[in-house]
Amino acid sequence: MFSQAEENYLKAIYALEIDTGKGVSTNLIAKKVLSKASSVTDMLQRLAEKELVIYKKYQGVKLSDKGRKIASNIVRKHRLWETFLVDKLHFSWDEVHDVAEQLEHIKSEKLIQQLDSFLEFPTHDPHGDPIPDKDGNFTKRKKIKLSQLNENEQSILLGVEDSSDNFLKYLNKKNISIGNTIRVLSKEPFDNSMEIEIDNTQFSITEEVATNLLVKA
Amino acid sequence: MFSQAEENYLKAIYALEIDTGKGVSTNLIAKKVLSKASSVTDMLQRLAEKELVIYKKYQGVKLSDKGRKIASNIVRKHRLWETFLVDKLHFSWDEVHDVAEQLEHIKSEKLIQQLDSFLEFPTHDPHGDPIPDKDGNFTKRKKIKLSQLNENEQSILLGVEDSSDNFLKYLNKKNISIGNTIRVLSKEPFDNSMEIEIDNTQFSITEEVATNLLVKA
DNA sequence: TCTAATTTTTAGATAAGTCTAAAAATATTT
DNA sequence: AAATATTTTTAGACTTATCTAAAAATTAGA
Ligand SMILES: [Mn+2]
Ligand SMILES: [Mn+2]
Ligand SMILES: [Mn+2]
Ligand SMILES: [Mn+2]
Repeated sequence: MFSQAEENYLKAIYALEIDTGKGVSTNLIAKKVLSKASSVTDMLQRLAEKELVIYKKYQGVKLSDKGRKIASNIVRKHRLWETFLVDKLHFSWDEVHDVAEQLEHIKSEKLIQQLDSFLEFPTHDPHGDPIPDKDGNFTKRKKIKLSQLNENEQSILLGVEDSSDNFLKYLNKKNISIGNTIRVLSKEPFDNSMEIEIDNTQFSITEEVATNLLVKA
Repeated sequence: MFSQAEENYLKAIYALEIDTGKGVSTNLIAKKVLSKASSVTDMLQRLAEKELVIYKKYQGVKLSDKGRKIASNIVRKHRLWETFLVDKLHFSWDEVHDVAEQLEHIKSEKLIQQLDSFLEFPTHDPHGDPIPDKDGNFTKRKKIKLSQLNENEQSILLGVEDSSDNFLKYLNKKNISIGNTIRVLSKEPFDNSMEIEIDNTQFSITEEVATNLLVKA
């Protein structure tokens, strides 16, 4: 149907639309897909030709309904595969992304349906990100930064702001994972670090870490 | 590492070497990968450049050790994925090949190791074909055609000679699958059809079918 | 063994996807 | 409102993988 390159561009535009809330620029896409602006222009013209995006020279680009559907389906597959890797093959959450980048391009309706069912219809992936359904719909959970909690408040870890390898590895090491209940024992006004408790173990985290952990609002 | 096209050519040469027992010709490869002889020549030259095959103009081609290792690894992945699809995702054995053709190109050592372990180290795929280990080794089971059995003999179904869609669908419909014990009740000298029994049900099959079913020798 | 048929290779095109360098358009600053 | 900076597009080149048509080599047959 569509090439991996086309799918990757659509996915990039999809993600950028979601987090900027508007049409996206050539340069932003280039950064996202790790290519050059000229390559992006090239691809945008081909995607426009196929009516997957709405593109006007120099004016940035938006997904068409058709393009958005394809993009959300790739995201769906990516997140289902990440869930499979963690839940069934015992990968840790910092190991799954690159493999899912490959698996998301496998084309088989039945495969993805059966995988969904095998995983018991998960709604969120190992990083706490929502898994879209076939029509691209998903529910956004209300989340706040852990740093916004006051002393003695607690909540459940739903996701991370930063899902870089380094951060995920840090969380791994500290045994922090999605679903954990985190209680704020105390906050240090000097540097905004906080003492927290997870599973009856207590330790302190920097403000940097606390702002990158998202808990149930 | 290597492109999907390269991997597919290596796999084709690997399969042809196994079933012809010698170096393989341009035309045979072209037929196998559904391309034209000129495209094959082109690719062979590139594979030779990379030392994956031994190629002498007009003299056919053989895999190098390096090439054979890559090829057997693709076959390993193909068959593990087919096993996964049947055992875990409830695909039937006539539905798995095309999806496995895609999945076999996913690159991740850990993925294939974990998959192997998740499937409990299967030695044969859903079609009865052996799954090579990391080094390309596998054991060949001795098999004979069902048509060679005499009246009142029985054996276990280990594989099929023909794994075309049509044949697999036929077997599916008749509820014949790998591992079944098949007893020959009678043979009809007129057309070599035979009456057989599987799981306490009896029915007759044509000679054509009987020669395409491989049972334990 | 020479000729004819077949197979294989080369030559030249095409398409996708990428790049660098230069030109064109848009945005920002005096 | 010009001048300058930035962004985007175009032009031209390169790589991989494919094709058709023609040339070259091998094989088979008379
Ligand atoms: Mn991911
Ligand atoms: Mn994720
Ligand atoms: Mn197969
Ligand atoms: Mn198989």
